[in-house]
Order: sequence, then C-alpha cells, then structure tokens
Amino acid sequence: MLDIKFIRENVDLVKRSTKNKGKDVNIDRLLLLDDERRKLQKELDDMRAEQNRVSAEIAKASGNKKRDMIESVSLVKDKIRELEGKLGDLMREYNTLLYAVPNVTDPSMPVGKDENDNVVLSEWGSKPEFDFNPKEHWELAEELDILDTKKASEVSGARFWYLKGDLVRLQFAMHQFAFDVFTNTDIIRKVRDNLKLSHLSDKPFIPMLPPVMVRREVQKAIHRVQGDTTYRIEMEDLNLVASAEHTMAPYHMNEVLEEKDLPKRYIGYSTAFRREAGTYGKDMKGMIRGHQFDKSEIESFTTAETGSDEQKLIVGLQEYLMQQLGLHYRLVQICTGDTGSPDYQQFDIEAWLPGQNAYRETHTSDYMTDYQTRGINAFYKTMYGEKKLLHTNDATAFSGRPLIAILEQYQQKDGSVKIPEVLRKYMNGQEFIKKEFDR
RNA sequence: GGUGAGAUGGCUGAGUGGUUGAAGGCGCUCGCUUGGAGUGCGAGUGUGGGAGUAAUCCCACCGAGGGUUCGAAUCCCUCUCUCACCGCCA
Repeated sequence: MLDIKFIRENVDLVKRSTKNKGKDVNIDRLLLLDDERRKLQKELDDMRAEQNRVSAEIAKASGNKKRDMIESVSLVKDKIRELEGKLGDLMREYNTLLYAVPNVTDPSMPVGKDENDNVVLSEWGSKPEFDFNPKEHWELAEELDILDTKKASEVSGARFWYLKGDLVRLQFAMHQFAFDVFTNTDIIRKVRDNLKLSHLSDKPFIPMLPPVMVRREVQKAIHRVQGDTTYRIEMEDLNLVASAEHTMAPYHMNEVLEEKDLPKRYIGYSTAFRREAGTYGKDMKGMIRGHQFDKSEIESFTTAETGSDEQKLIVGLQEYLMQQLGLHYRLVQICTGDTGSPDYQQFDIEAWLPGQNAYRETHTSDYMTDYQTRGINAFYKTMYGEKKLLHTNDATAFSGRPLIAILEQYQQKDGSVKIPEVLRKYMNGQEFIKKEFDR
C-alpha cells in the first residue's frame, strides 16, 4: 500500500495515477477519514492520559478518597470505550480505502486503457520462415505424445495437462539453464555493462525453493490476494501461491537489512496455482493457460535509488535468456491500464508463436517500489542510519510459455522439434524431440 | 495428532497486579583518561503515532489478538511460532 503521508502530500499525483490505472478509489473520502482518524486518535490519547494519571494517584490513595477516584475514572473509561468504537469503525473503512489505492506509476509509463495501448520498445530476431504450415503447439505436442490434455481433463478437469517424455526433460533443461544464467556473475556483469548500469552490483541470484502455500494475511500484505484467481485451503488459514513471488517477496518480512548487503537477489522455482476464474473459454487448448504450471521467478530487494535500474538489469537478463534460446520476441512496455495495482513500472517480453500467428507474453517484470514492503515491514538501514523500506522487483525467469515458443518456433516439417543449442547439454546432447518410436 | 516447557529491548537476562518502557550484563555512541590501541571513569543508547517553531509533552507497544481490573510484561481465553519427548510419515 501507499504511505498515507505520501497521499496527503501528493493528492493530485495519486488521483491521476489511480484514474490512469482504471481504478475507482475515493481519495477525497480517504483524506477526510484520515483527518477524522487523527482527531479521534488525539482525543483518545488525551483520555488515556487522564486515565493513566488518575490510576497512578489511586495507587497512593486509600479509603473513601480512593473509592471516589475509582468512580470518577470509570466515567473516563466509558468515554474511552465510546471513542475506541468510533475509531474502530472508522479504521475499517479507512484501511479498506487505503489498501485499494494503487501504486503511482513511473512518469515514463504510457497512459492507456488496456493491452492495446502497450508500447513495443524493440524486437529481437525475426519470424522464422517455414516451407510448410506451422502447427500450434498443442497439435505438435499431442502428436509427439509429450503433452496430454485429454487424460488430464478426465483426471483433474479442464485447464490441466500432463507433460510427458522429452517435454518434461526440456522443461527441466530450461529451468536449469535459467538458474545457471542468474547465478553466473560473468553473465550478469556483461549484461549490466552492456546496459551501462555499471553502478549496479554484479551479485548472483541466490537459488531458492520457496513454500507454495502462504498465510492469507501475508499474501494480502503484499497485495497478491486476487480474489478470483487465488486458491484457498479451507481447512487452514492458507492460500496456494499463484507465483513463487508470493512467498519470496515476504522473505525479508519484519527485518531491517544493512544497505551494504543490498541488493538481495533470488531466483526461486515453484509450481504456480491459478483458478483462472473469469477466463472461461480463453486459451482453452494446449498449455497457454492452466490451473497449474511451473515457473522460475526472480525477486530482488534493493534501495529506493537502485530499484529502477535493477529492473532494467533484470529485463536485460530476461532478454539474454530468450536470445540464447534463439527465440524471436518483442519487448513491450505495459501501459497504466494494463499494469498491476502494485506496479510502478512493468515490462513484458512477448514471444512469437508462429502456430498462433501472434505474440504471446512469456515474461513479465514488475517494479513495485516500496508498495509491497510497507505491509510486511521489510526495511534497510542506510549508511547514515536512516531506516527505509526496501524496494522490490519481481520478474519471470521462465514459465511454461517459453516451452510453447520453442515448440512452435523450432518445429520441423516432419513434426519433430529442434532443441535450442544451449539446452542440449542438459539433455544429453539430444538435438530433436521426435516421436518415441521414431528414435 | 498427544504431552510438557517457552516467546521480554541489537544480544543476554531479571521481573507473577501499582511511576517497569522495563534491573543487571554485553554491545554500541559521545566525553574524559592514553604518545597511541587497550584499560579505567562518566553520560547516553528501542520502535511507531500524535501535539508543538523548539525545548518538550502525550499515547501505544514485553510473540499476535481479545478479556478481567481504577491499574497488566505480570491474571484469564484464543491463536501463532520455537524447543523436548511420544505417535505417524516422504
């Protein structure tokens, strides 16, 4: 959430950002409640001071005098209870409103309504040429018997799938490759220097296997309870994560880190669970959109000053991954209407899917300033001893989507799929995915 | 799942109803001491909110939430976590 002081001092900016993000939050009402809140709090504090004062005297008094004092303080107590009730009601509305105010956005973020207003910043590579009709990934994969959606729907329902055989091996190869890149200081330094971000650290990302269940209140504090898409575990006070971010972002909850130890960088791997309610009928075929998929995720904790550049570095590394896989993609800057409520800046990578004849999102990168850490008390101490909230960056390393891009961009006339060179070493040097009996 | 013990400031550790926001020790900061490091001596040393130009003052916080009481770190209830043992288990 935002700092109420910040909202108070930047009313116009906050109102504009909220509107640009297409959110409807009554900021004026919030400010009114804030004013009320402080007045009530003051009144309550004064009453409590009075109660404390009398109570201290009662300790020394005795007999009738004591009895009278106890009687008089009970009037104060009544008033306190009344004020507490009032303040409690007010706080409920105040907190709901404050929680709903989205983060402000970077001035460079394009103002727009939906994904149509996103801006393509660059393209890498070119669309592969085929002397045949390229298939969609599910067609290819079902024929190669490396993907089974039919059996999954029988066993688990719609939006589930089995990965089989070489597709499983390809998935693990891809994640292994991502972990190798993000833990390699030489690569990080190279990408960093190419982007002229030499003031940033070249520290590697620490591998992490985080929990896939998260306390509701923690998930809420980092603004990741998304009613329609969050799976709840009814018998516990837990939700399933829709991304490793949900348990990685709170990793430094209730801590005060030292500035000299920043950034703290992590790459985590987990299964992500999404209900995908409200997306009925959308992307029903194949493995574009499912209730469950595996993802390696980047999470970086930085100072306020370096958060923005950290995001650029992360995007650079995402591009490096795609380039190493030789996948044609474009880099997109997300507009205000399409970005998340916690985002200050967002970039996506969209890979070309020849079978679908479309660019589809494979990576996303969110810079959220201190919007998430305010709720979980994650601080750092500056060189001057000042306590400040950490800034968070969250981004995709690889999800299931790049697998789709590999299948579609690397498909061959005979229905086999060429394996990108950098992944072969993780697959015993194998060059093609073929139907099992063809090998 | 069962039983038992516990959770106090940066750390350690006292505190079972009345100036206890919290003894003592360690650490840290400043001053003196020293040629200098150390020792020694003295003072200070939590966070958040609010009022005030400021000095300063007020409120809240002893795992979290609620309750009893004029008054709670201390008593009661619920929850969370840690440790030990038993049971079960990848």
